[in-house]
Amino acid sequence: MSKKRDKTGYSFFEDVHAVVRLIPRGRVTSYGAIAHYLGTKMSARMVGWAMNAAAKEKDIPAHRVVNRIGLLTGKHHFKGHSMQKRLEAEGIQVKKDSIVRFQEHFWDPARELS
DNA sequence: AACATGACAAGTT
DNA sequence: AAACTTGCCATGT
Repeated sequence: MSKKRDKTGYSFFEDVHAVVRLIPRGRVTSYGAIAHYLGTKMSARMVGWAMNAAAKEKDIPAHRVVNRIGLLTGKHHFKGHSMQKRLEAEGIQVKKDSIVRFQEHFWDPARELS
């Protein structure tokens, strides 16, 4: 993918990818949290769009990113739709496509990193 | 080249 | 409280 930079420096993709890679195993975060960490609610949508690209990169645990209510909205974009299995393998319980005790597993980059 | 859409979220009505 | 509107930027058509 061509790395496009905006005038402020790097593209969202690079930033988003960087943050997602930092998500600890067994933890999850939301699009909004990432968007907020990158600045503000710039665009939670774009974060999801960036994940679409991230899903192709095996180095990026895109399965650890869900929407704000812990719903696995993006599982359709996963190869084999194995998002839930990966989460469960990390100790995250998933019930009806939503993460159980999401708030306890929640990892906020703005808080955990700084 | 222009228009529409998308793994969302927060504020407003 | 529920539904509607706005923000944001890259991609696809």
